[in-house]
Parts: sequence; C-alpha cells; structure tokens
Amino acid sequence: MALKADSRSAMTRGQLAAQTDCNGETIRYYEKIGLMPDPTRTAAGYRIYREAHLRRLSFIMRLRALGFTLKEVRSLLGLVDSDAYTCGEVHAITTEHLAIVRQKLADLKKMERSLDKLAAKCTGDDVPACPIIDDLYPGAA
Amino acid sequence: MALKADSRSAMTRGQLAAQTDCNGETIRYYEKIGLMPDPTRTAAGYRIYREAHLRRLSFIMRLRALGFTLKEVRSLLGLVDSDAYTCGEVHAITTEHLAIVRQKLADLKKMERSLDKLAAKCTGDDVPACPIIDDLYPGAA
DNA sequence: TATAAACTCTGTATCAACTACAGACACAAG
DNA sequence: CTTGTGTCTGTAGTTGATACAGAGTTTATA
Repeated sequence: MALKADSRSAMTRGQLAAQTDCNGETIRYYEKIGLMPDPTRTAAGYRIYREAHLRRLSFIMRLRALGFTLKEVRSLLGLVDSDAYTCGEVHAITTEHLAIVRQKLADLKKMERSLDKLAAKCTGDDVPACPIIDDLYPGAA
Repeated sequence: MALKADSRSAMTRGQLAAQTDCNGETIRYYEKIGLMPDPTRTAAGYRIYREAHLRRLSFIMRLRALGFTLKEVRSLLGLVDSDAYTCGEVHAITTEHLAIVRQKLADLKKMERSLDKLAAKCTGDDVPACPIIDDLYPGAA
C-alpha cells in the first residue's frame, strides 16, 4: 500500500533485485557498506526503492561485470556523487583497471598453456600412474 | 639443536617457507585445514619439517600456481595419498580445471574488450564530463 | 655470560564480496 | 482466517590466506 504513494516507480527490495539481477541480500549489503543510499521506508519498515536507486544499482552491476572491485566502484561513485568529476579521473581509474585485467589475462593464459601441456601427456586411462603427478609431485609417497 | 638429530634435511617452518616460497603463516594454515600433515615437534614445540614435507608443499604450490583451488588440491592429494589413483582420475580433475580456466579467460577477454572500447571513447581530459560515465550511468545525478 | 635480535608458538581478527540463516513481523490470496 | 511468501534484523559462514598480540625459544653479538 505504501508503495503506491507518491511514485509509480516505487519498488520493494525483491523487485529491485529482479530488475537488476542483483541478489536481494547483496542490496542490503551494498547499503550497509555505503554504496547504496539508505532508502525511505514504509511504516512497517520495508525499504522503498525508486528510479534513482535502480539506475545507481545498475551502474554498480555494470562495473562489477567489468571486473571492477568494490573499492574501484566506490571511487567511481564518489566521483559521480561529487558531481565534479573530470573525464581524466574516470579514464585513469578505467585504464588502471584495464591493466589489472590484462595482467590476470596473462596469468591465466600461462596457466592454460601449462595445464594443456600437462593434460596432453596423459593417457587418461585406468592405470595406476600418471605423468601429471610424476611432473608435479616427483617421488610422491 | 633438536634439528640436528636424525636427519640433515630437517627444517624449521621458516626454512621450509623460504624453500617453497610459501608464506610461513600459510604453512600453519595448510596444516590446520589438513593439507599438510602435523609435523613432529622439538621439545619446545617447534615444528620440524623434512624432505617429504618439502615435496608435498612444493606440489601444493605448483597446483596453486596453476590455479587449482584448495578443494581441487585436496582431491588430488587425496588421490595421491590413497596410493591408488589412476591416470584417468587425475586427468579428469585437470581437464575440469582447464575448462574453468578457459571460461575465466573468455570472461576476462570480454571485459578487456569492453574496457578498451570504453577507454577509447574518452579524451581523458580535465573536462567535467566523461563518455564512460554517460555509457554506464545514464542520467547520473 | 648477558642480553638483544630474530624466530616460533598459540589463538584470534581481518580482508573481499558476498551468501545464508534464524526468528520475528508484514502482507496478499484463497 | 490461515497459509504462503516477502521482508526485517543481526550474525555466521565461505575461500585463501595474512596479520597481529603476547609469550616463549633460540641464536648472535658484545
């Protein structure tokens, strides 16, 4: 009932969760750590979300999908909230993050090659010996 | 002194840590969660490690470097410890892990491309507007 | 030999980024 | 009016470590 008052964009937590593909508990968590503002409440204490919350949470989810940490998300939100960000500041955070992503990519590629090589040595048969173990654990008990 | 008795391969925790490039606290942690066996102790309670510990921890470190989770490490150690593993079992765990690594690679590559595209849109100048924000947070406060 | 520096011991707390739960209300549908 | 779902709070668990406090031990130096 309270949700009808004042705006057609009003939502419960569950509805916001559905709209954003964000776990409902996570919304509570983002509120607790200050990424999402405290929403208004119904008389019974239920959270009421509006358009602005939807947009903000969508932004966070996009950043998370791009692999930004919550710390980075917090920085970017801080810039946006200050209403005084420059393209340079945003660009700096983005390219820094891009560098981290590329480092991770390089590490994973190395892992992939090694694993591929290891797996290729194997017959994968039902025999009580394995070149993978021989390689990684020479002299295994 | 106690470390002299009985074997020239005896080491303290710190020495094992140095040999394996594993943090000393992590060795304690692996012991706690049952990946490493409880070592014998000196009269004063200091841990004494030997060749077998060194080999086992090296194995763990190699698996970790390949991105295996501790759960996967535990499985592999379980197989080795059972002394009745087959090449097939080891191969299965390895290729399963490889699939996960490849999935992560694909996800990261997607991130990289998106970030690259975003960053490219930017002038990075000292101007109070940014296409990255426009893209990710349309209608930002 | 005295003592200071370095190491190790234990248990507990912290980190990221959530997720899950228990126990109590609230609310909508049959 | 009851049943089922949603929400509320606070707290605990997850993964893989890492850091710390406060005490005891060992080693190196003066």
